[in-house]
Amino acid sequence: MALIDSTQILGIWERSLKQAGYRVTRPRQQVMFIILSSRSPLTPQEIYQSTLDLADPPGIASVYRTLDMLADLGLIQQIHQPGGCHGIWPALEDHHHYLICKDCGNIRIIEGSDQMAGFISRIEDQTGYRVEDHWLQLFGICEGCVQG
Amino acid sequence: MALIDSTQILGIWERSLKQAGYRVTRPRQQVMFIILSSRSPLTPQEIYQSTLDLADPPGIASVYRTLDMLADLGLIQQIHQPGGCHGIWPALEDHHHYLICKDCGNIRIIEGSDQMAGFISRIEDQTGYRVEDHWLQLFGICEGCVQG
DNA sequence: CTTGATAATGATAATTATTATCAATAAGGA
DNA sequence: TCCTTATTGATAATAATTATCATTATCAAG
Repeated sequence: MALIDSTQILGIWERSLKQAGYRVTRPRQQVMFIILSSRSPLTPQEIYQSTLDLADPPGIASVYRTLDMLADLGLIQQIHQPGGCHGIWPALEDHHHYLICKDCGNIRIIEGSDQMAGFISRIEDQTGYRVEDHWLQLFGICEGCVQG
Repeated sequence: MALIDSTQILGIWERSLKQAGYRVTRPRQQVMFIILSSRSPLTPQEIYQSTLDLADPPGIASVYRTLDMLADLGLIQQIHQPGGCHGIWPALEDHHHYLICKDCGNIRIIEGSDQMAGFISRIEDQTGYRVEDHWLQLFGICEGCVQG
């Protein structure tokens, strides 16, 4: 069960931008910082609201532009819940297995790629599909919220 | 791997409405028909556009109202893809295991609840979460699109 | 440490999607 | 068939996202 080291990942992200020919600007740093500091997925509007606490916050357009860029680079992805779209979350090492608390929105990363592999190849045989990606999300109540 | 019998489900849905105290109206029937006739998930706007082919189509507001109602009744759910929200799809027998073609948008229902059960209870033990719902989506290319 | 080309920004207009309002209509039980 | 009232359509209001463009700031080169 992984925990995110925001500072370290921020550095990785900035290097990714440069490598792709993007400039590392203040608005982009601010948006990336907000996303990496959050314990739960955020919508674009929530991200914009959070930046307002910072000194010299970016414009709303730059928030959207930064999110587009990060998505193009594969550094973020959208997290969903059955009821609708939920928010933006860092894309960590190709992980697509999440455990999401319905109450506080907290996300944990879960392992299980090994069990999934056999399952997927069996599905491919049965259906003729070529499976390229998969996504497992468990929704529940975290220990803290159960007690709370 | 299930195939949907639109006509039969339309009847089930209409009975569900009555049972919940909703009236079965022409606009509602039109929206339900569009959803059940589609081979792939549709956005509210796409559903509205489709109704325009029908005689005496509903207003856009009624499309949204009908979708809200169907969601409340648990008869539809949203299907997502990594890149963003994707569309509306009938909620079939508590199935949340889908195989989605990235190319043509076609959806197939896959089995696997049994394998999932053991996996989930192990996660619960490890994390202290109480898991209430889960969601497995595989994304790939269907046999037809692979050849085409 | 400047300089300069230009990528990126902020402010705002335009577009798109969704929700609210309310008088008119139609569903369905009596 | 009638009557009650849930539902509708038209449209206004709101919210979210995207486009425009003059100005600014990044960063490679000197």
